[in-house]
Amino acid sequence: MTTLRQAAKVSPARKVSRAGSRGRPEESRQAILKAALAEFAAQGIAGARTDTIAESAGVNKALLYYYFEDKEGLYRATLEQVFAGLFERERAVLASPGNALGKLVTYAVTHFDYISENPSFSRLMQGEMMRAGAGKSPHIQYLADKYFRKLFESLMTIVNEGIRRGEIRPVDPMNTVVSMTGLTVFYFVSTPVTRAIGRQDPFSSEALRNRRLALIDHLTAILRPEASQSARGKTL
Amino acid sequence: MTTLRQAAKVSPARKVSRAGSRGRPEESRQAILKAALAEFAAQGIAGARTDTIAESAGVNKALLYYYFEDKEGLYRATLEQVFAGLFERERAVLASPGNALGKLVTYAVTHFDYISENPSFSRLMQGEMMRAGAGKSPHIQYLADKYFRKLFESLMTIVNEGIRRGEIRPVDPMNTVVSMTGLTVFYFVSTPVTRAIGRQDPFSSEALRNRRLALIDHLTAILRPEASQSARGKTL
DNA sequence: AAATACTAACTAACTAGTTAATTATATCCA
DNA sequence: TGGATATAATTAACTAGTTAGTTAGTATTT
Repeated sequence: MTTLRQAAKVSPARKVSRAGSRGRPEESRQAILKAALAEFAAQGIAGARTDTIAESAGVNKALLYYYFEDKEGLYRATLEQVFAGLFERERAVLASPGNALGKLVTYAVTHFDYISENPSFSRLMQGEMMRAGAGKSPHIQYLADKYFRKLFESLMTIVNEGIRRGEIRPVDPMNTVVSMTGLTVFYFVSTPVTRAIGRQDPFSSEALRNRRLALIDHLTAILRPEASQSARGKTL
Repeated sequence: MTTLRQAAKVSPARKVSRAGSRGRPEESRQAILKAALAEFAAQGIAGARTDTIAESAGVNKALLYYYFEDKEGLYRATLEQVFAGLFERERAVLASPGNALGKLVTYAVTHFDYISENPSFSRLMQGEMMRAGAGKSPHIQYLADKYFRKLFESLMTIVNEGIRRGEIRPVDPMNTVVSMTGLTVFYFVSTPVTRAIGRQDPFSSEALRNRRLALIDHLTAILRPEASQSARGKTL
């Protein structure tokens, strides 16, 4: 598990093929992960078929069990892969300087853009929510400990400081983080309805551009201090 | 529950009809539907087990197939049941008089309250989104035609008129409807993360009350005309 | 030779759906 | 009024098809 080593250990002129029967082991591994991501994102873990994953990765099914212990292990690796990608980006945003409002908007937009580029992420997350909601996710606690809590706390801190400095309206910090995330994510959750209604393709670049603008607009509306007056008390 | 027909036809001292035949058929049907709702909401249709449904309904599995054609048919009946409940309430809100902002807020709060009282709804909907996103929902088009499109169009009209009358800020109507729904729904989608972070029980009455207030606050912030002196709002 | 990478073919368990029988109730008729 | 009968409601036990996971072996490189 947690195998991300051996990125470029290979010496220049050397033949890349490591020991083995058919050449590139790392390539096979990656092919499996890629196929698993697609399948798990599409079907959820319950609906996903290991045969399908193996076939679309172009390897024998037993190889999944050779590299990843079982279906669950493969699923875990898939989650890890995708979450690590997002949280790497977000950490950078949160570490950067700037005023509270700008930082929160940048955070949200970064999140939005990541999902735009990796629609699988959204579906994988949804699947996890379903599973965890049924009390059947062995991973949610791990993810919470490793990623969510820290992000959440950072965001709360930014909101609180922003309020103190008068950079943002006196909102309920916790629910503001929830709202922000909802504004960012829900568009992608609802794409099937959007499609079924037949009004537009939610992944067209025009639609994405509009949603992105709306996200910025609506989030700003929520956060922006009222009429740029001084911080009048509005306790929640 | 409590079926509407044949409410009090039961004879005084009735035998417990353990095996073989009919107790109260409508009661069995409702028991199946209730169990199906719980199971489908918890596991999604792929993860749901007909054996489990039968067992927790206290009937033989074959009875599911007697009343509902197959697993898919039972699932459809479950969807219908829950959606009809929500859309009945929403229609009433949309038909009522009032200014645009108040109507939209009432709409959202009604939606929110419905989910609070029927958490299964949210999970069922999520499951449908997953399935439809994978191109595997035979129901999404039907639901869109019967419910979503009309609601969506009503809401868009209200937003547009509201803008024209200056009752709400000039926003992108389509994305505003999406944002509104996201603010309403996402809280429930994210409950597993909230729980895993361990900050609070998202279904405690305190948490729900706070979220409800935040929903009103944030939605109002998005819609309220800028520099609006008429600080109305705060209905409940 | 020894280790790694990989596969074909199998199995044990599960699960949606079926069948054929069984019981309770309503209804018709004597 | 009561008994036969049709019909609706219900079940135990089964089947056929999937599917996660295994095994035992083969090929390739060092």
